[in-house]
Amino acid sequence: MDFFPHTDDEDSLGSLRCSSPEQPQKKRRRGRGGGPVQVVKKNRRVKANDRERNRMHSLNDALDTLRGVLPAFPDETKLTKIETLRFAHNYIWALSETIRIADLGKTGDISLLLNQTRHGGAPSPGSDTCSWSSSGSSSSSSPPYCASSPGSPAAQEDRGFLQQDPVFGFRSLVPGIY
DNA sequence: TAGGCCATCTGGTCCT
DNA sequence: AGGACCAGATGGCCTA
Repeated sequence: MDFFPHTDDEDSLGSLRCSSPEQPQKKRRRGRGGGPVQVVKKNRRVKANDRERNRMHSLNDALDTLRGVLPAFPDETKLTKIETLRFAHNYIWALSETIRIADLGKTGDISLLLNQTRHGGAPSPGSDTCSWSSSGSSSSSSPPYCASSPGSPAAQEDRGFLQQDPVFGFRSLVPGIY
């Protein structure tokens, strides 16, 4: 259940894990440090590192918040960053579709969407079409997320749910519906 | 052991 | 000038 097993002690852990201030900074360190200019530069760098660390922490917090509002699967381990973003995209798309269909005066039955999509209606998120972002059209014609993102080809394979459902790209939105 | 994921450091660029 | 943002590099941890 611990989504961020490392989050709390990330700072101390991180500085221990990677290059601590005392530790020589890998291969990039150069120059003949020691002069006052070097000290000022180093102080500036240290401050910048601290800000960057905080920035990434806030980014992770936001990601964690996002994980919190997504449907949770107790049997699943923590979603990775990329999975969280893709999942959220699919989730939003699915909710939009549900609203759209409800607005069309249909029953709003989610199975309608299921049938429509599975029989050539809306594009399937599980397909390898990646036009959702470039189409600029309504959400109904935009596939949720291309499952075969070139950026992270392996990210979906290890998480079956991203491809398990041809409509939502993840497990059922409402448990028990199908 | 290889590969994936992650946190951190770092230098460059853009913005205020 | 200083902060925010970004992307590359690096190394640790974990799992198949």
